[in-house]
Amino acid sequence: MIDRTAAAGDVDTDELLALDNQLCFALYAVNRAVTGRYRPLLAELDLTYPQYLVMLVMWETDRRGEVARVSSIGERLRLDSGTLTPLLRRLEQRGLLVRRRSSEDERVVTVGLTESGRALREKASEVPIRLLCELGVGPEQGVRLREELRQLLDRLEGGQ
Amino acid sequence: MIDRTAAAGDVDTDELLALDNQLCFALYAVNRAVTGRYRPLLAELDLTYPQYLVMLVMWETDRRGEVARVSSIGERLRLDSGTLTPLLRRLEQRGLLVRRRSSEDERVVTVGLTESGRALREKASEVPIRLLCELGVGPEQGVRLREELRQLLDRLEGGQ
DNA sequence: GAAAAGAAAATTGTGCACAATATAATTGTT
DNA sequence: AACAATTATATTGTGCACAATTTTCTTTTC
Repeated sequence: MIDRTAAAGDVDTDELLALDNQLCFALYAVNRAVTGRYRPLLAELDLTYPQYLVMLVMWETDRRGEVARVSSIGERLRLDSGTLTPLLRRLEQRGLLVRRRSSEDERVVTVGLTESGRALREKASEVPIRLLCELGVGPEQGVRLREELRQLLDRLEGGQ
Repeated sequence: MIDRTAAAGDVDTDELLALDNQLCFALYAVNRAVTGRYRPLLAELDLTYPQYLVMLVMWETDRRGEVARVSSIGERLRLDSGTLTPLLRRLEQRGLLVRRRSSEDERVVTVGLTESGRALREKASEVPIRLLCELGVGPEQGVRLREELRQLLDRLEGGQ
């Protein structure tokens, strides 16, 4: 075993740049591992993970009797039109939703569920439970982790 | 205010599919927010976030006197050749590293740092500190969050 | 030692992400 | 009313991610 602490003058740099010490790599790797777990479940619905998130927003909006627009979906998911426009187009082609340019303000495009889109909610309702089982995260730990992440997100988005 | 708890028979489904309750959305959103914070810092090095991670692996490997190959980088970062091949090609074009097909086993491609690639480590050494400041995460909280994520990652990857 | 099995990269194709720009419509100002 | 500023979406281009396939080489088995 080599004593590397005495070897060079930049132990700090070694430590700081070590992959295993990076909070952000952990975040990056876990995120991909989790969406990887979603993939087979969502494949049964013929959805990708970002498409699933858009459908979650659409189901919520629909049940509140509100009207979604591209921008409101984007605000919710923190995605811009460059991501959403082609994604929504694919969901429309699949018959899950309809896009229509508003007549009051021709700049806005409203997005509404079709019956087929509403119906998909039934099948989707199993996904969260099945996934939590897969993750092997207990309810307490899950809520705690989620709250820590949400705090971090607030801090990141609240200017600062 | 409408009392929705009494309205329908599927309060559970509403709750389960609520975006705000999704641990995984928090993970997804935080991950993108964090890499967004990295972006301006890494732009000074002319690196993207995945490229930065590859360079972290390369710096570690180089200092250990080991030889990296595409597969070893992929194992470390959990990325496959479809992602790494073009990424490594770009880093090679930028003169940070060199790819060479091994003569012993012609299937493997070894990856080595150039002097320019080694030199970049100096500039990169500031990135982690600057980022932690940006995140506003205290050392204790940072370590705790990282450990929770790492535990989750282990569970996700350890079969189960 | 030939055929089969397996391993390592590369290639191809699809779908995000996001920056930068374009287009078009609305609002505000003078 | 004309013009500037702003807003909402779309488009384009680059770079990941990952599944599926292909190519090339090595190892195993018979």
